Amino acid sequence: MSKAKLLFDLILYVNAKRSFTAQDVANEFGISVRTAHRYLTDIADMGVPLYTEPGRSGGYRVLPNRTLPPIMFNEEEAFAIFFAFQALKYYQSLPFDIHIDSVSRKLYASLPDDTKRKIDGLDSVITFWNQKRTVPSPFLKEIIEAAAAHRLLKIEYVSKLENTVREVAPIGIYASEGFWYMPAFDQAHGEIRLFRTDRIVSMEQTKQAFEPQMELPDWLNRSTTLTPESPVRLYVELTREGLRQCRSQPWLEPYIVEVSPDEGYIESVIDQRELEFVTGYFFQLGTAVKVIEPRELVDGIREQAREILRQYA
Amino acid sequence: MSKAKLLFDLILYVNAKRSFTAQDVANEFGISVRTAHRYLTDIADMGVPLYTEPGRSGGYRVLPNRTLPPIMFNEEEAFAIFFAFQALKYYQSLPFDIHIDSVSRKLYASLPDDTKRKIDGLDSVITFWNQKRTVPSPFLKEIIEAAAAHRLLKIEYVSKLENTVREVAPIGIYASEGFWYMPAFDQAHGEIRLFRTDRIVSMEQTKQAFEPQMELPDWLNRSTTLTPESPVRLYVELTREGLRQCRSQPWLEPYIVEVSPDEGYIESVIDQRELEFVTGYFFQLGTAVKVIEPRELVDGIREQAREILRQYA
DNA sequence: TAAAACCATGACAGAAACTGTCATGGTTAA
DNA sequence: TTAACCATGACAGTTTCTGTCATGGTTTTA
Repeated sequence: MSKAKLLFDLILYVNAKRSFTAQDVANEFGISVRTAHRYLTDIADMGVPLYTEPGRSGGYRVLPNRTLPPIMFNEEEAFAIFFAFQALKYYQSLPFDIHIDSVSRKLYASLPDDTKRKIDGLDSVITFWNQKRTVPSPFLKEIIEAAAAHRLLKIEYVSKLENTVREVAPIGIYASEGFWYMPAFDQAHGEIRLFRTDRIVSMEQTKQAFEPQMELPDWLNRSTTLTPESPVRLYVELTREGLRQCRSQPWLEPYIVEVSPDEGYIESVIDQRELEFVTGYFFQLGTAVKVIEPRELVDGIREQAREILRQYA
Repeated sequence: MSKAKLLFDLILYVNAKRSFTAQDVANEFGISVRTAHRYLTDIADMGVPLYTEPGRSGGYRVLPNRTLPPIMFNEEEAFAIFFAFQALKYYQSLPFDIHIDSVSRKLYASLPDDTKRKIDGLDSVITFWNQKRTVPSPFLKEIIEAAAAHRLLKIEYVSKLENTVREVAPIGIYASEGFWYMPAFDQAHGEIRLFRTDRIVSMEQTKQAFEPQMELPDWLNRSTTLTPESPVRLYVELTREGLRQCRSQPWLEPYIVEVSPDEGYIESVIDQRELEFVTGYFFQLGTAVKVIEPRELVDGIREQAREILRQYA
């Protein structure tokens, strides 16, 4: 085995063990203890954060920021990483912000000059637009850790009327429209509630563990798969503009039938409970669509139109 | 200089030159030609995509997917990368999707087992919520390239009334609410327009170059600070629901005045050109708001309401 | 057609780097 | 005090690396 390959493996070994002696390494790799020492100082020079504790029950230790063996990327892959970081640029708070910087620096330093220039040009050409929020969310990392380790959190939260202290079992966090949200099981209320993380005033990790009832993806999907109670047939005629508009609604898109580029219709089944929302949606599209069924929807739209005329009479 | 360091530098050299002979390398690094050959096969084995052309005026060449020298990341940095990729998960189309996969694979392969498990748990704990769009946008990469190279594009686009063919000078692309948008200078209309890339039916790169008038960040900032040509006073009364709704609109938010939790108003100045959009917005809010000024806006809303009643008469 | 300018590869001796063995000198915990 | 660690240096034997030389390709150009 070449020396390079061996050092490479040694990095992996070191990260896996976290704590070990030179003797361990010597045995594992079939080398002498002296050489084990030599190799270990080699990888320490390469950047693996090792330190040693002398004395009996001493040995080598790895600092918590463990190092991965060197990886070779190509230019396109570097682009992909910078590009992904772009997507995070507009968030005021991120759980990994410091490390995004350090990855960028390391990558950037290794690029040839012309590629650097290309990367520099990236944000003049592509952006992920997000509401630029000014409210910071300082607890993101703690929440992630607590959710992953299933630990209860004690938080002080700005509610509608007052600040409350609650014990919650966090399910996870998600970003939407520039805000961070934490769905969590509220112990006192006995149900899952949604918290905006920027409204958390203080946070404390407790030692208590909890039994996870749900994972984040489950929670996010939950509301979209409403079980139909009283189904209603939906039939809507679409003009060209109606087609264009409805196609950008994920919940309608699958049910659109295009008759010609200028004509189409929607045929689907919705639930009674969704009627209010659907009415609002088709109302707002005005004459770009014409609802045929259900009757209630047509009535709802007419009623809304009448209300407006009444208001501005 | 150690061999490792030298190979490292050689990778950089090779990427910078793209085409060179063993003799060049020997001179550059002060080694013999024979050793240059040996080193070059070494880095080729390491994954640098070299090939050679024999014969006079032959030499070593680098394939277009250029390789960066090996980089060492630590666990936190790997997390940051995976995390950034998470943010892109809900996009149906991305310009660099293939390379995101390959970066993930390379990184993942180098992780110790326990870290792998942590990464696997990441999406059960954190998500970037985005409308999950089903409409694909196949031309993203072409647009970026054209924008960066300042090349005119010929596109067929689904407009309100018909499909049109236009020659446009793309400024860039940006993502918002799960859609991709391309602001571009429309040659025929002589102004910058905004296109949704999923509405582009076909695209052709022309050989023609253009003089860039504006970069993407400029454009994104400019649209919010439209120079008022013919300013119009806007005054809208808000109910409790109106307050709630308007507050989540970043363009309205600064102008909302809350009189009581159940009452408020908007007082602002908008531009004549924005009237159509604003009319649509307040129309859709129905009786939650009451527009007082401008007159045109009120008339527009009433007209839309009448049209609806006429349609469903 | 020959010469020039490349790459590819093997052989080999001398140089350089690496390795294991010993030895010595620390520190810490039991 | 002893055991179990790390740290480092010296040294000889081993391995690897390097440069030189030689041979055999291919392609361009004069």
